[in-house]
Amino acid sequence: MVRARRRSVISAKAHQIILRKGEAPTHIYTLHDGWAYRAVHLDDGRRQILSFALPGDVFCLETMRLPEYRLPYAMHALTQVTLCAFDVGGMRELLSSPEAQFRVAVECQRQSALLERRLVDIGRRRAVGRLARLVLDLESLLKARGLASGEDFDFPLRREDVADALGLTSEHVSRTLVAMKSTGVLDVHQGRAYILDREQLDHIATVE
Amino acid sequence: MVRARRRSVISAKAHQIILRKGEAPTHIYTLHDGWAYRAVHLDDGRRQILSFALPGDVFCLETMRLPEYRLPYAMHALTQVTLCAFDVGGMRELLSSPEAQFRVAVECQRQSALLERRLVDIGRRRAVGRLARLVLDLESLLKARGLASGEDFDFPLRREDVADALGLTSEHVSRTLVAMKSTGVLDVHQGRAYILDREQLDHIATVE
DNA sequence: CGACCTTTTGAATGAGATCAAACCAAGTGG
DNA sequence: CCACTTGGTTTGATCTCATTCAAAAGGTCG
Repeated sequence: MVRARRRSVISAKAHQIILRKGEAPTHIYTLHDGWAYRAVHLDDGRRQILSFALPGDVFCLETMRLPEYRLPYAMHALTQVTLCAFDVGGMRELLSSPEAQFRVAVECQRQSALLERRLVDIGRRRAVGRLARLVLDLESLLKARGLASGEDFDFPLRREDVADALGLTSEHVSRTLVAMKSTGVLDVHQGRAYILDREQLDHIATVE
Repeated sequence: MVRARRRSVISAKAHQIILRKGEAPTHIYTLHDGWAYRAVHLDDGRRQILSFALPGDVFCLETMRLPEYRLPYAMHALTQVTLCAFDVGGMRELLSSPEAQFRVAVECQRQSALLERRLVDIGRRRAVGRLARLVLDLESLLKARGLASGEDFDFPLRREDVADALGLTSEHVSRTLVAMKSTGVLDVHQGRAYILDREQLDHIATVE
């Protein structure tokens, strides 16, 4: 039983840092509540968000295999979050079965695939297409966890967070979002996303 | 012994396709000789190169775990290549030991880390910085395999391949490379890269 | 209400894209 | 041996999407 291994519950406020880059994580974490993200910060203040984490996501699994592992990115809270920290020993035992190993490996591949799609987006697509994809990707993640249904869902990212995930500026994200709203495709306001025309949004996400 | 499991040797000419997107790979491959790359093609002819493969690299490991797996990218030969195809059953046996599992997992993480660095580059750095990083990344891969030493090494990518790996156009890559040569940092010509000023190149790669 | 964020809007600028032509080196074949 | 392809690189002129800098306009919360 997972619960038996739980060591401690940590909580953090929105925009607070959870783990710093370069740190050697001491535990393995699961996000219990709220949203978080992994990001790399450049010397000049720019940053790139690598991925978002939703309730149920596990991170710092690397700790289990690589004792000297140091995070090459920082982990931030996007909203108020609570997370559970498990000690490595217990977790290793828990994940020793072939089935668990299998699930970990598959999850790793899923993550890579998502990352690769984002790479294609940023490398080869313009702002609208990137936005459409981000919204649809997040929606399908939420739906897979039963955290969304219908045509609207929680979207706690600020314009700046979106920008840093997509390799854009917050101003340009704002402008593009205004345009998408005015064409009746997508509306994002007050922490929520509303898909106004799914067919068109899908189309933009694949060809634009 | 690995050799005992080998099933067949395949070879392909430069720029030929090795595996198509959407295919269900039947084997697991190791690149024996030459360079290859993974790429995604968009409807309008643009493409994004996801990663390069060098002699010794293994691919389609996913086949082992996911029987219904279909490639979300295409595999191309960059130079003349030869590769070895192993059947899934034998490979599964070969990689069943905990140590082998461990190595596979670590390799998967290494790949993801490389991908994430590229994401930061394309999302947040300008052309010179991306180029510097690509060259240094490839150099260190080559050195790790004993395929390079000193300040110059094989670099079989055309301007267009570099562009598609870095989210640029071949013209812009050409211009940037000319500029780097004229400032005495880096020279790439006739299938070889020459690091003229490593200190400056490192600097460009980290801050630019 | 005022202080503080975040979002929107505007105008000017810029990095890189696009389109097109010239250039170059290595074949090929007459 | 020279004309002619062919595939790739370089160069130039122009255009555009996105950035930058700056200021106004909303929201939110003490």
